[in-house]
Amino acid sequence: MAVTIKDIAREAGVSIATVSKVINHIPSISQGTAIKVRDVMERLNYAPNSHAAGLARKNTRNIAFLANLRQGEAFENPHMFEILCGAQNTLSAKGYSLSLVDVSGDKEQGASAQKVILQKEADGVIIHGAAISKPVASLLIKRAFPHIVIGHSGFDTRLCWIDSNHILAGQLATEHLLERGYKQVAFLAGQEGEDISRMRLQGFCRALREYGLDWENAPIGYTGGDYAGSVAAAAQLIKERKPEAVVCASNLIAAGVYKAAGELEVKIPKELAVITFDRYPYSNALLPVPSLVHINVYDMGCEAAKLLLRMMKNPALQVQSFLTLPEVIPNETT
Amino acid sequence: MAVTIKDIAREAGVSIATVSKVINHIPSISQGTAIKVRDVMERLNYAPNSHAAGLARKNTRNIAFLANLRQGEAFENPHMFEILCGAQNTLSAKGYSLSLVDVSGDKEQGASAQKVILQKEADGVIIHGAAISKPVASLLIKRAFPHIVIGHSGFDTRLCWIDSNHILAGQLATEHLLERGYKQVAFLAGQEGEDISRMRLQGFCRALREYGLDWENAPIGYTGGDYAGSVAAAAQLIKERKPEAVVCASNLIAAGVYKAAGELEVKIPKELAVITFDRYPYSNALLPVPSLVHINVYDMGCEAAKLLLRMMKNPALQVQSFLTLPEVIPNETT
DNA sequence: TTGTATTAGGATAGCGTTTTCTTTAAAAGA
DNA sequence: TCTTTTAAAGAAAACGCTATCCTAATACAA
Repeated sequence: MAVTIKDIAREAGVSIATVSKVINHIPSISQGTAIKVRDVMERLNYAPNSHAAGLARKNTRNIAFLANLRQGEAFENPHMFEILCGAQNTLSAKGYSLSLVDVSGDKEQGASAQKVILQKEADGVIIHGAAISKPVASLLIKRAFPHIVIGHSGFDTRLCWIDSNHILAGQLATEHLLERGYKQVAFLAGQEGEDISRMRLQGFCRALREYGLDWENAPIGYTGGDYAGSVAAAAQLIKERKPEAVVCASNLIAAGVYKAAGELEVKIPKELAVITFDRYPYSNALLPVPSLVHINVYDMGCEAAKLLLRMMKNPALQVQSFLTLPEVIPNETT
Repeated sequence: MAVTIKDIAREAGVSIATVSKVINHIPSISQGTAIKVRDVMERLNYAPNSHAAGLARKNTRNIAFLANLRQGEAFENPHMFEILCGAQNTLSAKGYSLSLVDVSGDKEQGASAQKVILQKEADGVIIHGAAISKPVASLLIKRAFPHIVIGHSGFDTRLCWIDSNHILAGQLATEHLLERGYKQVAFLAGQEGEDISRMRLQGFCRALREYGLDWENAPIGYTGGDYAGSVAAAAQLIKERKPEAVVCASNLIAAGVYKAAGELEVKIPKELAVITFDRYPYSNALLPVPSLVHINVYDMGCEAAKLLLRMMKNPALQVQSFLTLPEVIPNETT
């Protein structure tokens, strides 16, 4: 049998109420008793039972992270884990635990998500944007359940979300090139219509416009999303438009540019400057090391957790959303 | 106020004991009442409070995943997330939840880990091999606390662990090349002394020996661990030993081989066959797609969870360990 | 002295389940 | 018909904690 609050109380010669107060740092306990009780707790290796506490307190001090974790999907979003880690660290520092729940089994109903919310398994949820569904969204709003969506899904304007500023990131990447004097700057996007690419492209155009360049006829290519497509699109772009510099919408695309440039004997960065986004997963398998606009997704996880905690504390704060700032990291290719 | 078992009981016109029995699928409940109760539960959107249940039941139906999640460390082991996902899926299918706890803040004491165990926050733990410390190891053993270590840490022989068979993987990779008639087969390892590289190399030697080849003078290179080092080591190996095929201890190393081969105008796979390990993170940024020995780490997470659950059910099963089997996936480079 | 704050600590009623033990009712046997 | 057996459902005691309300005891003011 594990040691309980009663054992501590008996051993320390106080009531369980007093022990509880010591545990929870409630004033109206004298220094002396506090120390005495803490001593006994330490000696008996006591740790309060979180279920009993949760039951009595009516909250869980637990946050659920909802995402699609099915095999294969995990690495399609290599940032998810970093976000998760950031959230975990922030939460545990505040005394919260983080549990991971997979919603990829949910049909439109969002059964797992609903369970977490209804069953009060968590005081709040962090949901990956791709994992949210309409019924879950409405449940969150209807119950005013503390939540934060990672990556603005645009599902419902009343949802709270956090995202990195992809438009600004695109703009910064482009400005970085323009500042260095590159004139003919190209953009290589992933699949047409894909959200992040589109936003980065938007930033690209904005930067060109601000520099008074002809953004409407700027060289823009679409790769289709995979590596082979990136190589092909890059080759075509280089041959047809002869850019001095290229903004790659992802570092898989950058890898494609490297490959194509190698085949066409275009030297990076002498004949072609390259800038890309995100450090992971490919950028450190490229030489020369590409310059990039880094989005600190770990921090994003931290911010998400902080925001969630803040909203939980003060439910008056209604819709809270947040855009994290990207940062330019110049390396060897610009 | 959330709906509780009492509400269900009242609404269904039965006692709370009956409702509880329905929830827990305990026999001695007639079909009729079961359906009636289930109906009410559905209608009122009832979900049992997990804390109350945990308190009464004296277990948590929760498993903790302990690992180093501090910023930066997360991506040094890109497989961790996949393992986590595998474990999560298996566990949730069995009615368990998974919570994530970071132990990187722990000094030698292993405070966070101890807390999880003592506080009974989890019925069992999955620990990443790199995250275990001596006091935690002894605590697990002393309390006979259900656990499984991912990646054999060799910390204490009484620990239960799961790992993939790296030696066999190295052997399979090499045999794959030898079967295809390549004679002069090289091995490119990461840092000297690094565990996984070493085991894969061991398998490499074993395969050569079995084929009656001179494994003692086989061409072996060490990259030092980073990309630039891989490129350099690969170039040296190619120039000095002129291998027909090379086993790369990781796919970062494979990326280096591609780069070096490109610079030396050695065609892959015509003049140099390549095989590597693991699909992630780099292999799909390489063209031609490298053949590889795949270690399904997602499955490893699943197996870890299954093993843990089995041990929890039957504590008689003492030390249980497990090696997962790697699998050869031939692609375009062999 | 008496009365009133103030402070430290205790008693105890929940919190929402599970589970054991009883009770009840219906079915079976005599 | 009256017992005995069996199946189904209920009563109530935990589970370990929190939090509210109380009670002493001490300090202070009048």
